[in-house]
Amino acid sequence: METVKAMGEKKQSRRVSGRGGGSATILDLAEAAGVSIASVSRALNDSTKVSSALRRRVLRAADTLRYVPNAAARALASQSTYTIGAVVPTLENPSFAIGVEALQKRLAQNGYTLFVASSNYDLEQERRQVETLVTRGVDGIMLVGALHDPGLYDFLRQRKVPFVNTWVLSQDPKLPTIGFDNKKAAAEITNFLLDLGHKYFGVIAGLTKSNDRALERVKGIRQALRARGLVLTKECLIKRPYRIVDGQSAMRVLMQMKPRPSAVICGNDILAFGAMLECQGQGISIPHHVSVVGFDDLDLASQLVPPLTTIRVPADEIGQAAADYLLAATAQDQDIRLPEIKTPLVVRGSAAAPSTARYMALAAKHPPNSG
Amino acid sequence: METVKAMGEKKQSRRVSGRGGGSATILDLAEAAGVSIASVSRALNDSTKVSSALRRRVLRAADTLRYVPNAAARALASQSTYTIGAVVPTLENPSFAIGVEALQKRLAQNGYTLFVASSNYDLEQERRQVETLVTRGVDGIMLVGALHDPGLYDFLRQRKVPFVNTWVLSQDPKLPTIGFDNKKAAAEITNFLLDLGHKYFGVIAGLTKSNDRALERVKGIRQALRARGLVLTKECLIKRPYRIVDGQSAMRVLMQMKPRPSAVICGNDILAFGAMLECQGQGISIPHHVSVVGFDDLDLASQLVPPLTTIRVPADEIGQAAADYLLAATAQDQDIRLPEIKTPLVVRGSAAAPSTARYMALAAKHPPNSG
DNA sequence: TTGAAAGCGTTACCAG
DNA sequence: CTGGTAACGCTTTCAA
Repeated sequence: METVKAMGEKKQSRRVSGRGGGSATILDLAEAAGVSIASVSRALNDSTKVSSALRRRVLRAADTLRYVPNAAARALASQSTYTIGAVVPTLENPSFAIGVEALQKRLAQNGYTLFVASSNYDLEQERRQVETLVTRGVDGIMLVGALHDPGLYDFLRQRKVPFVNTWVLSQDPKLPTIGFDNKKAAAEITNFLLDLGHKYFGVIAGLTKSNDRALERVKGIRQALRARGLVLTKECLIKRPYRIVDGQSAMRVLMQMKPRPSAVICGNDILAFGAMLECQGQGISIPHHVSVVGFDDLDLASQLVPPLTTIRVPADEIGQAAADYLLAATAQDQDIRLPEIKTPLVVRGSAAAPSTARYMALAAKHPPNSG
Repeated sequence: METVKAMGEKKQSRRVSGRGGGSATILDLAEAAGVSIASVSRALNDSTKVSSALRRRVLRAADTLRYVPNAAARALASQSTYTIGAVVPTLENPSFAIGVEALQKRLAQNGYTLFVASSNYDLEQERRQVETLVTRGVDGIMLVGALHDPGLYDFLRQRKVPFVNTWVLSQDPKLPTIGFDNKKAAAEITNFLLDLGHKYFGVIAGLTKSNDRALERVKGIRQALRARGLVLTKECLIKRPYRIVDGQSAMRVLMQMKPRPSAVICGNDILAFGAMLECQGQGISIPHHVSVVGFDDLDLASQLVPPLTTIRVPADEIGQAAADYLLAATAQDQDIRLPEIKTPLVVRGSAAAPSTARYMALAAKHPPNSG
């Protein structure tokens, strides 16, 4: 008896000092509304199974006391944080920025808050960020690509944290992915150039280390060429970071080759933009002298002169679908749909059939190939 | 005695079922290492004031049990979450994406995790996002601009949550800001054009509703013009969303005016890019027929043809400085430095003196003004 | 429909 | 340097 009473007093003393530095808690509301904290909790959440009179009182109290719930406490008690984490290579790539933006928007609509971290295209940093997010108790994680640190998948599975790979399509059906087949899309745009009659190709790819999207795109190009009996030689494949200037310098190299490629395939629109600028600077006309194509369809692409032929990657759709997937996974939803993300070829003015005269001359000297 | 024993048993029984779905806790480590949970906590945090032998044991246990701390519990007990929140208008604007990227990077280096939310340039959404972040218990918040919902400042101050406004410089010295004087910078680039001899101006501004950066820029332009006796008329000031196509359409309108502006000032590089494209499409030569300048100095700017004269806004510096400020504020640091963010005028080829012949002709017909 | 009370996993204070 | 234990603010049975 003694003990019980002591406990009671202690609680009260805590409350007295409560308003010192902190803010109103559920306990304050309970007192103000003259109900138990259990009821307050219920009134604040399941507005059902609580008399509307009680709910009204509690809500009024919450309003006057300027009550702000404490997510940490809620998380601790309910074992669910209502947060999602996203780890992208970098937000400086507009595609990922747009994807994250869409993800956030959708999550916010559902009461979830988003943690964002970037990996700088480094698998170990990515794994560390994921560990941090798991420590934070996120209910789900969005990743980019399917190539991760060896320990990552185990870690996530062991901790039972739902996740989804994006910007790729999984070979392994057990891995949930929201994305598209980079290899296939790259092959498609390559075939488009092939069908136009091109036989001499140059490729400006993104860095393929730790980047399966870039790697798959190169594979797709190589495969499409091979199917037509062409080989992508080392000299014709230039890998560069995601920057305009790198597209320029790579194009410079390509345009000095003999024979000079009649078509240049870029791993993304930024590199393509650089490539186009280089041509403009050198007085090389696109698509008359050389065709250039990109990948992503950034806003920029349709505005360039000539407008860029590219593959459209709907980053916003990906982010949104990732949100939907993660939300469903968190809700223990059974059969979750993984929507198909379409990446259509967008034909614009930067690519055309090679000039016949030039090809005749070339063919006389060099066997048609890609390098 | 009885009671104590019962408690002990209860704890054990909990542990037995512990490994069912959840994960190792501090309690598991304590048992595995044969020490108290208090010591485990200390070993995990202040590596000092714990014998190295004990620390080693705990760390080994943590490793074998694959222990992952629970941030919610830590936050609840320590009253500090080690999280920071950022609310930006949208990540689709590369400036903000870059700023957030830098912020995140710096925070991660210091063990902080970042929540990101966007306001869509809407003050009420911004306030709601801030409320959510405060619910999450963030230790600090980065905001963009100094114009916020009326209740926002009160709310933040009352809850004692450190925050910092960015991309602006505060009129009010009590508001911490990491940024620059938009008005002054806009005036500077306007003066540059004025000094070149321009007398007929067109302005393509960003939307100024709920956007003090855009508004200040317009004010700066207007003020600089007025100082030279020129007036910015309604017709010469076109406000548009942040999109290339809007820059184009605005430029179209401007180029049909009589007299036609010899200089067009854009509120940001994206609009400037659109404006330049429109000229290119119409065969209007930049800077020969018209000068165009922007604001932000995106990567793009220096690569355009001609390269864009603009104001450099170092978004990465801003993000980084915001992180430093917030970290210091969280640490109750007293005199925190708010670094000066320099926004130099970057002179490139898109602006030049107006062609003399044209001005003579114009001056004969119209009084020099800006509309 | 409501209240009491047992946690949720850590931290931090207080003894020893 | 180490251990015991009371919070931290909320959710969630379990009874009433």
